[in-house]
Amino acid sequence: MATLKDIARKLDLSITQVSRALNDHSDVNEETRLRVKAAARAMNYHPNISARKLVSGRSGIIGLVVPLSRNFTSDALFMEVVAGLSSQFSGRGMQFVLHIMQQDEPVLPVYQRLIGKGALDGFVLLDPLDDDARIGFLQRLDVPFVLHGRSGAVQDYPYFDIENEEIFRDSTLFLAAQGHRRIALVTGVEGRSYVTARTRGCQAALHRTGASLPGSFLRHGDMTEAHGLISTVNLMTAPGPRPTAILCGNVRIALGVYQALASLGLSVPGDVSVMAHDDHLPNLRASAFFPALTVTKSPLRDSWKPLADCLAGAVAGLPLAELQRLGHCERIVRDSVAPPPQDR
Amino acid sequence: MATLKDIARKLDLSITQVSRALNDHSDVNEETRLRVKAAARAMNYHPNISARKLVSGRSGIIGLVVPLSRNFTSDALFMEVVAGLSSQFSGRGMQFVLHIMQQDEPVLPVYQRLIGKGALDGFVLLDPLDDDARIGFLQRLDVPFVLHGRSGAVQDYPYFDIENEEIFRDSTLFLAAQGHRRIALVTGVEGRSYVTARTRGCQAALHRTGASLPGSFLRHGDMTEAHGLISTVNLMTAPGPRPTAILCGNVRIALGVYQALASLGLSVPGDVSVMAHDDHLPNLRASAFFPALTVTKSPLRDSWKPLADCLAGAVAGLPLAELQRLGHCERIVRDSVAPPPQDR
DNA sequence: GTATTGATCCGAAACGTTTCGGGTCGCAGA
DNA sequence: TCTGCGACCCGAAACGTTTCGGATCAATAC
Repeated sequence: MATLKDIARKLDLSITQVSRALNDHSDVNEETRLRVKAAARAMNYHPNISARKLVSGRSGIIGLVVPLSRNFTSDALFMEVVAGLSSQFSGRGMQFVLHIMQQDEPVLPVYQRLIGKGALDGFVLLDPLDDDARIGFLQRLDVPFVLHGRSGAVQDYPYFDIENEEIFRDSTLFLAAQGHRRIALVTGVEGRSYVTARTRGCQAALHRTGASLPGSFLRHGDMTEAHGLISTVNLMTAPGPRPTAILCGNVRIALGVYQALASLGLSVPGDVSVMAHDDHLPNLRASAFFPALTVTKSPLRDSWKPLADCLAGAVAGLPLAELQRLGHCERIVRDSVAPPPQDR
Repeated sequence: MATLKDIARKLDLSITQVSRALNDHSDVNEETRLRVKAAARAMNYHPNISARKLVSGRSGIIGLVVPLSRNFTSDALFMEVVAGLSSQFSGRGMQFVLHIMQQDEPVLPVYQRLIGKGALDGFVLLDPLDDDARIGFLQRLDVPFVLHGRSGAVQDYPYFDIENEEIFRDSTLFLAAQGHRRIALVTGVEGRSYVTARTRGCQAALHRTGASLPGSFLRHGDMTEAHGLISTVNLMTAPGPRPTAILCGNVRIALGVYQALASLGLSVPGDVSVMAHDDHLPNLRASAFFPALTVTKSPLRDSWKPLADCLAGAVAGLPLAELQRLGHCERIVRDSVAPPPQDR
């Protein structure tokens, strides 16, 4: 592979000047710059990132650490994530790299090792937990990262998130405005910060309308059809009052809810109203539900760009204020919500 | 992060000796070696891979380049691949890294760039085509790699493969021994080297028994249920003689074949015998078919270790003879094969 | 007593890049 | 003529590691 020295020798310049030309520094003659760049292209020169990293501390490689899960239902989603982030970073001349953890491995040592080896510039952190330990850990090590979501009381780190609490508060109020008082929430795994935020929003709204969210109406689990299906059967066959509306963590859960309701002989929205948050995954269209599903829509696919922006900014040392973004979300009212039966 | 210099200073040794101690070189006192290693652990030293790469040319990072596909049906398989390879390499103290290509991007420049930057030690090459261009390309650049499969006339490169041609020849002979003369082959995408090899094996066997594989009995496509289903309907409803046995490229295809045959009112093995090659994917068990599927079994999961072995060997400069391995395959006879109808 | 050997250690160079602190040269202004 | 300035350029050091070619010293062999 061609090196700076090769180009310098060929053009009878110093290595310094070649480096400066290629990196668009100020004090190099325009003509020289062009000559150098042409030669670099001709010799198909690529800067050696090891050498660069060694001296400047920048490799241009950012990483994503994912646990090796046996949960194959979420793979399509995973592919979506990896593809989206990868193309965003490669568009910025950075390289995006995936590190798979063994299942039982503790998380922090993995980051520790990856950082210690000094190959990476930063990390994208997915699926934050409440008070996620990775945040403080990486902050202490002074390693750039961006969180997909928010976690903990103080948010003194780069993140991209949507307003989970507000979205679920408003959805709950929307259902309440139709007359619903008994609303069930079928959502993700307990401990995930977005699950916590959404639950908080839902509870706040119910409290405001004088209702509440009983423990039996709050269903945690994987964001799968199976979880939606099982939860719905449990909700509807348990003794005591049934919910008149079900709010789902995502469209996949809603699919299971629909299936269960159909099996139970209950109609949507005649007997039960259903609403979901829609990440707009490619193979799961809320509009194709029957009846078409009312959702709060915020495409997951819109988050890769801000995530990459924030991480690139963090690596470049931009001030924190520019590295915290919130995504937009809209409500799309379709046919799956109506007033509860007794109100009609 | 602690460096060699820090350890050297603390132990009052030279950097050289610390380096040699950590890398288990011969001429360092046993006691010194232990002291150095203890200190390294205590200071949680990790060698800087950029520095190491720069001088020794070894980074310990190997890569897999995958095209960003919209084909989400194969994601579970993909996850299996990534997980398997990743854990094999991390068990060898190497790092395994994934690079996602944009969909329309030409392949070779991606490798070119990755190599030019000098971050990787080698590649795992999946899904080889007939005469795969990557092989010659990487050989010319003198970059270590291992192929999952074989490709081309001369095999002068490291590979791990199973004996595709022999397996399908034997399976075809097995079916022929039951009296089948009209055997259809529902297999993968044309141009994949394993598909070509399997077809060759099947044709050779048929030729040996005095039969042949008409073009209409050779069905190329994705290795999906849909392909199996559609191919079977076409095979069975086309004018002219029907096949009495169907040989499937994998169990997923066989699933589609079963579905189609059921819809057509044809029984297995009464009307049609079915046989498949079984990669033993976790969520697809041939023994759970009804009737239980006769297969040639060679778990895909058994290939990650030899692949990693071969690539590590190639990086270490082992002779080619030790870097070419063939996996074992066994036939498991279950209930889906019987003599053709007219023979009984 | 001297040469040889083996065990243990070390200095210095090298890998390819970036960057700091200069240097040279021509030209405008005094 | 001298000074100052801007445009353009360069040498050398540094990053952290590996490795080559010795160096030292005690024990063994002649």
